[in-house]
Amino acid sequence: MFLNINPSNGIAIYDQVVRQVKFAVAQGAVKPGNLVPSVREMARELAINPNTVARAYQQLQADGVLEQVRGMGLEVAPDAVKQCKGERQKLIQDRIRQALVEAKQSGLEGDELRQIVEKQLTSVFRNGS
Amino acid sequence: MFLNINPSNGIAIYDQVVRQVKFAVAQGAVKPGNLVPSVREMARELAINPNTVARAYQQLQADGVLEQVRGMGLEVAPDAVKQCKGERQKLIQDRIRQALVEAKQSGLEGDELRQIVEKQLTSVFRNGS
Amino acid sequence: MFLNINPSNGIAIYDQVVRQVKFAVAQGAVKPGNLVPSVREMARELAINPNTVARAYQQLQADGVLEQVRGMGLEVAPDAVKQCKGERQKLIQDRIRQALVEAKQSGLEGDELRQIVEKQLTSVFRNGS
Amino acid sequence: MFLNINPSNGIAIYDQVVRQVKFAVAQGAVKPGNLVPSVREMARELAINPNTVARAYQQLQADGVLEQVRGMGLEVAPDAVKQCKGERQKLIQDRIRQALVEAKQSGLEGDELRQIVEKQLTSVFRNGS
DNA sequence: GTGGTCTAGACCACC
DNA sequence: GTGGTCTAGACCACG
Repeated sequence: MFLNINPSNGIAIYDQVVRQVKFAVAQGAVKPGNLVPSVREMARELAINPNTVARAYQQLQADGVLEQVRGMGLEVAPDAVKQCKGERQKLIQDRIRQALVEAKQSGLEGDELRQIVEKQLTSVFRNGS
Repeated sequence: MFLNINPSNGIAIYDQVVRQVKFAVAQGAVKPGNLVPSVREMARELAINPNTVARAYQQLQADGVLEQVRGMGLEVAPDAVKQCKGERQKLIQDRIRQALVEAKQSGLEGDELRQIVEKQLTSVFRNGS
Repeated sequence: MFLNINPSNGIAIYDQVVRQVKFAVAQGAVKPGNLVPSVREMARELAINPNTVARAYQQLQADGVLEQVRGMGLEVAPDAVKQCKGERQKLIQDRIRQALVEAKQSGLEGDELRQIVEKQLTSVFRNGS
Repeated sequence: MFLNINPSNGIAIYDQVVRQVKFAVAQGAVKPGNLVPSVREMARELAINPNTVARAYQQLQADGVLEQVRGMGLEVAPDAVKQCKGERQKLIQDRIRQALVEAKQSGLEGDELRQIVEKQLTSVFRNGS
């Protein structure tokens, strides 16, 4: 499992791990029943402190994405995929809505806004990121 | 100048002040040449720490929105309106673009995304906020 | 706020803090809007590591029992009382039910069990703990 | 001897083995003088680590439930039935008492508690588990 | 002063 | 080997 960690982008490292694992699950890159790398191994891979990984994994357990298999490690929970996809979907909708609401408060009319969005949309899906 | 401060919404208070002052300038609620309330008065109005207001005013000076008038206090800079409007515009574009990029990374196609955006757009401009 | 911490009773210290704070809220010992002692102060009081208190407070925030007031500390959330009471109630019912189910599986009949429970009940409410 | 092992329910696997063997003895499913399956066979049956079975058997020997028969393996001890029944009885009483004590500490009065218990009792003995 | 985060190193129970 | 917990000490942003 390859995660890209950026220790200085303002997002807490443990949170980057949480998000990227959820993302990997939503994409099907790791499937229910798969074991995730051990705390120590993941820490080695990412060159961060094992405690930081442990914190991320605890969060993921609390969120129902990972489950402990005694003595074996942590595996992806059976219904994690649906949950992660739904969570992701909801996050995205909220982000978009929030951006639009702010734009409206800023005095833009629906049609101006629609044009801006359309411009960004084509730009994003032409250039890649 | 009336600002709404929420100490528990995750956004730094000084930043809320900065944003709302810029917003007021962009809307024309305060005009170039107007004096803003003194640090102490604003702090009293908002029931926050004067240090916090001072920090916000420093930020606003650094951003060229406020200028010091010796012996008088701080006034809105002559070209602040254009700047604040442009900044706001840019912020909004960035927010929208960022949301769309994340959505794309999450595996959505352009047309699905266009539908979601359109839904949110009509919803936002029907319901108000 | 007085908590009794036992570092060697098998329950994690941070969890003891979480439970006892929830208990205090449920009892009305601390009310919505009250600030809880700062991480550092609580750590001093209980003679434990500030990180351990911080972990407990984070859990309590995630559970919606505490809310951050920027620069002031953490306060009890408005609807925390109802929530803590409900949670406590549910925990107790589950504990009792689980004990009874095990007893049944162990071959006891309803009436034998009823007698045992009644005996324990009177004993508990006579002796104190 | 069929045991149900759940590696992800928070109870140590070796402890699940210990409890279920004792339960089987208390129920008369296995009788004094019967040989229990060898460590290796039991481990194969339950798909767990032989070390884990060994640890459970050691515990059961220490508790006087199993005895070693040279060259034959481990058999159920002559007085294991009485002991297991008594132990089970004591465990159940403790569980019930503990649940009641916690409920009392939580502020419930004897009569409220009596009602809750009665409700759970009838529910448990109507529904099965 | 407040909480949030990270690192380092240690001990534990369990497999 | 696995994860869970605690301690100690450091740095950061914020008020």
